[in-house]
Amino acid sequence: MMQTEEPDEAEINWLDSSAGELMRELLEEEDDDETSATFISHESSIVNKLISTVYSGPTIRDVESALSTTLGAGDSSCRVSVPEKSTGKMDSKYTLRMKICGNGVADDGYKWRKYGQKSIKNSPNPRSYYRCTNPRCNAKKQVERSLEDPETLIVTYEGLHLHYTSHFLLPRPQDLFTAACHAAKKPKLQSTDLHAEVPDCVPPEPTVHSPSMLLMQQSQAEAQSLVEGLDQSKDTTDDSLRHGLDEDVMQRSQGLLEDIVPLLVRKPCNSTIYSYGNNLLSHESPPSSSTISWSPSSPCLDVGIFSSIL
DNA sequence: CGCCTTTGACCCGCGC
DNA sequence: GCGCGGGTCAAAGGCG
Repeated sequence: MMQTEEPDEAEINWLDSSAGELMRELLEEEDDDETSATFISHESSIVNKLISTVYSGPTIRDVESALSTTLGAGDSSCRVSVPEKSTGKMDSKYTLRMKICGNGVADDGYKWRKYGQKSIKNSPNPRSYYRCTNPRCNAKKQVERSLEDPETLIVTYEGLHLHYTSHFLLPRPQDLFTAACHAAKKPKLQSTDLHAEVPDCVPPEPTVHSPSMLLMQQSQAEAQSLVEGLDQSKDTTDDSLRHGLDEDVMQRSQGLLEDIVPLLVRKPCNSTIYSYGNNLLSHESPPSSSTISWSPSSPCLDVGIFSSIL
């Protein structure tokens, strides 16, 4: 295997830098804004950025972390490749191509309901249409097999999730143990999602420690620090606005739990190897674990999402 | 009983 | 205007 080095630290540093840049940007904008006429739009901008920060939609990091958690162990052929396209439209539509594998299929951490299937012209493979089960969420996705490579799934995401992913809601370690025991007693195969396309998938063994938890904790910390930062940096901030934001954050973290299926319960796995470009980052991994490859030089997903939100 | 998938019908946009 | 193709709806049936 390839050289491994401090994956958690690298990831946290990356998150720190991105959150820090956002905070600096917010503070700089506050310094620049002086007229009350622009204050409202500025306020909206801040809120939008906060929302985008706590936004739980499938950014490439979400997908990557979710897939890293859910891909089956023992098969290294599963991977997310560079997004096929990313439009700048408001619908934030983007496409992932991923290799399916014999005993493990990727899940993105959201709970989807299939609402349609169509056979596509000039394609032997039907396209499945999924919608997020959250009634307040307009996120959709389409799943179809690649024409060139039947083992490649083309997943097209559309719209934004207005709630946390399971990555943000992963239970505490002690709860994970309980969940893992529960999952072992009552394994539930998610018939939605990619299982429909690949019915021969076998969920791997559960785990009690996942890098996704770091993402969750870090993201929650980001959101909290940003809300606090807003409190401290702008005395003129509308209390109701701030309250609404806090309430929204709280709602996301509490009220929408029913929309999320705990990732580790659904498709837990042993371990994951992250591949950022050429650097493989190992998490307690045997050499046979699954891999996810993503090149940070192709920020299509995040850029597309941010451009559509801001 | 509730939630899910399936599937045919319907709607709508686009090209001719 | 018409036909085609993609996307969505909604009824029916299955499953836990």
